[in-house]
Amino acid sequence: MPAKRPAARRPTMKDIARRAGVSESAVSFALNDRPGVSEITRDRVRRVAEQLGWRPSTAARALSGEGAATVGLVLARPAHTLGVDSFFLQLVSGIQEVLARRHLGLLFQVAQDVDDECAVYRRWWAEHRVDGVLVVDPRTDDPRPDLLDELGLPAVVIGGAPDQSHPGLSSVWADDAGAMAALVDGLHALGHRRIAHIAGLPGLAHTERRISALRAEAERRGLTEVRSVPTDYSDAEGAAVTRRVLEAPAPPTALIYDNDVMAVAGVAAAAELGFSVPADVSVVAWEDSALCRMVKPWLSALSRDSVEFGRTAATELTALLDGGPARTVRVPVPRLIERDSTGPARSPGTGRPA
Amino acid sequence: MPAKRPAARRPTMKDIARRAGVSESAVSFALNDRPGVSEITRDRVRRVAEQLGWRPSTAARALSGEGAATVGLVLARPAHTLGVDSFFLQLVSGIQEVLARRHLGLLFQVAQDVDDECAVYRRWWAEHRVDGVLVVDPRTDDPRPDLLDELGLPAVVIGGAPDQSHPGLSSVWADDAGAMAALVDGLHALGHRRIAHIAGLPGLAHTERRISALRAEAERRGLTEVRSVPTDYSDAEGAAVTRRVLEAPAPPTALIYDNDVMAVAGVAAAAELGFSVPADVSVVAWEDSALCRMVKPWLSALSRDSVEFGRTAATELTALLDGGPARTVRVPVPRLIERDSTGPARSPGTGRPA
DNA sequence: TCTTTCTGCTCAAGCGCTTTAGCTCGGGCT
DNA sequence: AGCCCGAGCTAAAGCGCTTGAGCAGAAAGA
Repeated sequence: MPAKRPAARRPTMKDIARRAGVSESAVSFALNDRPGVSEITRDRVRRVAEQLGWRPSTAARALSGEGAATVGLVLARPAHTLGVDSFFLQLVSGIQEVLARRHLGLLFQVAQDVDDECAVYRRWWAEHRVDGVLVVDPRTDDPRPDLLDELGLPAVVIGGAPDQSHPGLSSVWADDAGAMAALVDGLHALGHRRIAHIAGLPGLAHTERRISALRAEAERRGLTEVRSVPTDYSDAEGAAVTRRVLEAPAPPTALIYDNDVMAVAGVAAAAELGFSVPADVSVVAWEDSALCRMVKPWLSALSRDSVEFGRTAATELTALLDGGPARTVRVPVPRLIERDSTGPARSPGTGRPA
Repeated sequence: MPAKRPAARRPTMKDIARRAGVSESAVSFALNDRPGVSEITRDRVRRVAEQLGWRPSTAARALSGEGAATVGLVLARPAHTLGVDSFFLQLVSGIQEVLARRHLGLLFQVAQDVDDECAVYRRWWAEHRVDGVLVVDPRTDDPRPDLLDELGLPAVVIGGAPDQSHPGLSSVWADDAGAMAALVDGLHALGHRRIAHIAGLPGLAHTERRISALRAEAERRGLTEVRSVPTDYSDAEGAAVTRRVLEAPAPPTALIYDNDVMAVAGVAAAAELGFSVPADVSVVAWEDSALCRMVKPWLSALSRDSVEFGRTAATELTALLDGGPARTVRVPVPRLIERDSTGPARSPGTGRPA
């Protein structure tokens, strides 16, 4: 029998009260900066607490109505899509930065799909586990806002467009439509008239925003050969779609990819087909990362600060937890980093390489 | 004033007791499959609970000594190193898979460094937040096992070599030394005699294991021009080190990279220097991912199942939480996926490209 | 001097659950 | 008939914290 040394006992408020010679309530008042104790006592209590290494038990706190000091984040993307994307860990590290300052924990869960995700919210709520949640990958026709409303769980939606119908939710978003417009503007100025947009998962709010922004821009300019093709964000589909669009009769002269992974896979696919980048076809990735500088030519990319995005979202959530009003905040529009994969459109002809 | 609909109230055991016409204790017994109630009552109680959508409050549970139903995971790598690596999200998704089955939550935190990480453990322990933790990136001379021992916090170390001095900790690890030996074996058979190992962060246990395994293999075979160079895992350092070793007088004919990111950056750097892969120099990445198939030539890589790794680790932790003994389990050694970046060594000469 | 009003503190209840001790039956034993 | 016993339940305490009510004593007003 492994004679286990008994784990050290956690000090409680009772211990502090005894050592400081006051009642438990006095300790509570003192440590929570509430009126009701003299400065002298407060100091003494604080010192004793410090010395004992006391920390409030979140369980007890939560039980007496203070909330769980925890926020939740669930990720509902297919497992294989998870890994390659650098966005999430960045986002999470930004989130943590602000949560940590307030000693808030982050409860993390990966789910199968949105229904599963909803079940997780319900469970978290019923189990008293979280005080609020961060919702990522908002969708068109999303069941989550309604649910969170019903549960009364404070939440901030990350990446969703402002949503009038859920005044309880905060929203942090980037102006994809504006970015898309600027992007098309730039490509148009370079002479590009045929553009393909290799989009992300259909149904995701920002995917749809980008698609419709592109369509709007095309119509405004009278461009008829502009299209969006949704994918699952994977390198495989990125490459496949690239091949498909480039093999068409009048292939596009510019490709916009909704993430870095597909863009990289796309240039490789293009190269195999004999298209050289950017001479035959320009490429821009929506999402910058080290990846974009790992391939030749270096990829032009729309860059945003995902860490800051996370910070902003977490800040909004803490504001909500503090009883503040729900807000909608827009983070800076991603800016185009021009590298070597974009250039003037090939002059007329079929657009196919020789 | 936004007339907020009051959030639905969570049902408690008292509600169930009232509706089922029994005492709270009977409810507790019934729902926890404890003897003390008849099957009839048990069924009735269960039905009522179900119907009310009851879930035990983790706070209350934790407070009455049952544990927090949560395990912790802290990541202490520099923020910029976080993103590109596909390993962690895979690992986490494996972990979740088994935790979710048991309704265990995963509390996630990113820390600055190991000291910070230790502080997090202390806090979690004092706050009663977690029942156990998963420790990643074990180091040589690691303060964490001692701390966890002291706190009596069940833990499983992921990726550490078996550690006799901490019988309380479980350990899940891969045989890097064996893998390295097999790898060198293969390269040697292809005629490679000069090998450079672009290693990961120094101080990380598995980095050191790989380095010393390589050294041992080299000595065994009498190879003198074999070396390991530690890096920070980043594409930048990967490329820089690659340039440095290839510009040396008698450059290596084979490069082993400790992750996929550096390998990709490395081939790009090699190409710039006029080295062609695999004709002039063979490349293998320790860690397979989509990345390895995004560059030309496709990279040969050591592949392991990170999701399964996570599952195994989580399983060990739950076993520990159930009061089981600490164990050391070895996951399958990663296997080499041969793609296009490895080939026979260039025949004698300086080894430099023409 | 006696009342009022603070200030600084203590008491005790309560949050939702577990758990131990105890209570009440009905049935089997002698 | 008297007794014991176990099955099936209830009562109540306790986990660590917050909080509203209450209470002593000093300072201030009459």
